Amino acid sequence: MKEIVKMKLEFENNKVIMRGIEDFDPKHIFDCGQCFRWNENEDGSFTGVARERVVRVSKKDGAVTIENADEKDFNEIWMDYFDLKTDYSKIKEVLEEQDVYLKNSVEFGYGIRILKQELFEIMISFIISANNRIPMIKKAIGNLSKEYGEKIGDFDGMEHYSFPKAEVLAAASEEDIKSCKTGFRAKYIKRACEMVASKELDLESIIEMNDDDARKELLKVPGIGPKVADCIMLFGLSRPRSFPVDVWVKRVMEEFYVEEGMSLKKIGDYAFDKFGDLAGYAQQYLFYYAREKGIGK
DNA sequence: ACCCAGGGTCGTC
DNA sequence: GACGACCCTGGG
Repeated sequence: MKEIVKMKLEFENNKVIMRGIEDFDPKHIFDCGQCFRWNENEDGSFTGVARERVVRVSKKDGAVTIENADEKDFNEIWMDYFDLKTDYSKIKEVLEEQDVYLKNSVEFGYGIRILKQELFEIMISFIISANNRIPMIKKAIGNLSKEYGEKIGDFDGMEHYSFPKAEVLAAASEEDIKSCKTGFRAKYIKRACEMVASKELDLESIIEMNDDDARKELLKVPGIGPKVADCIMLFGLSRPRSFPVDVWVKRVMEEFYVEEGMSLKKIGDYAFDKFGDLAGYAQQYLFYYAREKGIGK
């Protein structure tokens, strides 16, 4: 599935323009539940922070524009972050052949790409996601970043902050972390940060592990259960075989594929059998479809 | 005003 | 395995 996508690139005025890129739609990418630091502007563009940078991404007449990015940043950061070396047309082609449900989901979220996000940030973000709502999750992550991250700069009329380092967050008190609106998860966050800072949990080595070992290691962290671990695998470790089963995926799977009441683990196993190496991509298309359409509510 | 659910996990039984 | 609790907040 690895293949440089065909597109025309233009660099001008601290701006990158990608022409002829079909499998890229900002709304699909940023609303499919994989990230929490991108916000939609009134004109439909998205502003977000990633890898110590703040940029605005928009699409018009088939051309995607990344503002506040030069050629160097594009090559060193955004090419990888937006997973531009993966051919999503091929992935979608295979998935669409599965059945009519996946065909509809892929057609609906045709511009989805799975971002390559920073492992530690994803880990903390999805600990916060447990029994929480997406707007609240975004708020909490924004609070933590403003309080404990570093100022990146002013853009779009506001200040932007990077996601905090583990050592900095580990040094904060549970109460202070809680006051960032993280609720009962504050103690998990603090403990997770301590584990990362002390290398009791060695993220560098987890990156090198196979899927089973990496997942097992993540599950040692308080606040990380099966679902959160799978999200970290998919979004923070680029393991496309992971299939996180959350409330939305459960609903859409029950609607299309399995009997009601099946355990989350069995739903995950079913999906892996059915979608195999593309399970993670299938999860994203199904999640986006289910949530936008309100399936099963 | 009250109730409920939200990208689940944990502790207990 | 099955249940209930859990910070907090927006929406019914």
